Amino acid sequence: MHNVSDMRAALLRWYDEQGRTLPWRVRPEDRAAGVVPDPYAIWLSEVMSQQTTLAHATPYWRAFLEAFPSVVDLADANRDVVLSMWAGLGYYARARNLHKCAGVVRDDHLGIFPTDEKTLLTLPGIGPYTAATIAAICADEATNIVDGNVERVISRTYAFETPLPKGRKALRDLSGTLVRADRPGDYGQALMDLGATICSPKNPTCLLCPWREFCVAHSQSEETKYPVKVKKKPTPIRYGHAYVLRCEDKVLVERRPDSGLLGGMIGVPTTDWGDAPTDHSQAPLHRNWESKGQIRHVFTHFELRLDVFAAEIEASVEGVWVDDTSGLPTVFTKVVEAGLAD
DNA sequence: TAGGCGTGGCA
DNA sequence: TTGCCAAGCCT
Repeated sequence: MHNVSDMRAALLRWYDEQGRTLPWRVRPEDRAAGVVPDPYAIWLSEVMSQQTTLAHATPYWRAFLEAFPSVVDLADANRDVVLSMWAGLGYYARARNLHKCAGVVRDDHLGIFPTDEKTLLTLPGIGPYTAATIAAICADEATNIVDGNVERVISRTYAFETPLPKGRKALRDLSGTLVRADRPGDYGQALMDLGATICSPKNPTCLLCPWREFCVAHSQSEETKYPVKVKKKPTPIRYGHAYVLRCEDKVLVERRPDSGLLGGMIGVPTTDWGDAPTDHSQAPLHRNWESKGQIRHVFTHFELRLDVFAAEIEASVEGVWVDDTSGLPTVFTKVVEAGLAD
């Protein structure tokens, strides 16, 4: 049932016929003509795409390439500028690692972005998926590319029963049995594209799938049973106050600690976030606070409810005042909007 | 190794 | 509304 050669041939044929293209992608025909992808641009696209929809990441990718045409430009840039440009993309450790990685490439690799999997794995923010993908796309290394899309495709094709995340390693090894030296970059992208388009999480369009005849889950009409996952626990709710201090057109902000949630980013003052509503005992100043309602924001592992309070204060109050809040993480953007609303 | 770590779209 | 999910990595 699972003839590897037939499966690869069917997938690559489908990929070539699709002509599906992404902004950073070198098309198969250009690639055959000798066009070499820029590993720096590919790396940027891959890091930004981690746990992020392509539609959301693409404008950021263009902006970064425009502002920092080379990895050395990025390494030389002020870190706060990089973090600010990342605002809204989420998972801010990626931005810190991005800047750190650029520095390592500049200082330890002569400013030339590596393209072999082993070296890539040593760089900050580059894990198994990203290393495998850059090496396959940029250097035709026959790596085993496994992302969420590939997990879904392979688990369905083989009716893989072990629940994730426990079964992740075995599933990854299973996927590796399909890897060959022939067109590894195109093969990996084809497999991801299949998961992103045909073999979607909810309503896969199996009728159009090049692997229809190979797929055990499809033969059992149980496509959406896979990948089997363990149930998640419900996310807790945390409460706190957020304070919007205004002076003319400026707002008082503070820098958050470099590690942990929203690490290194700029935000407005808040109380600690606890499991019950709080009071003004941790307010940054004693003022007659004007209530501005509550904002809710859902993080990966908890929901945050912040009661927003605002006050007009004197500019002599010590701190950082900004009139441009575009570099703030989304949760603080919501707070400032609530705080400035009528 | 299991949990921390954002945000937006979609059913 | 609610929950799931997206081209994962780090500790």
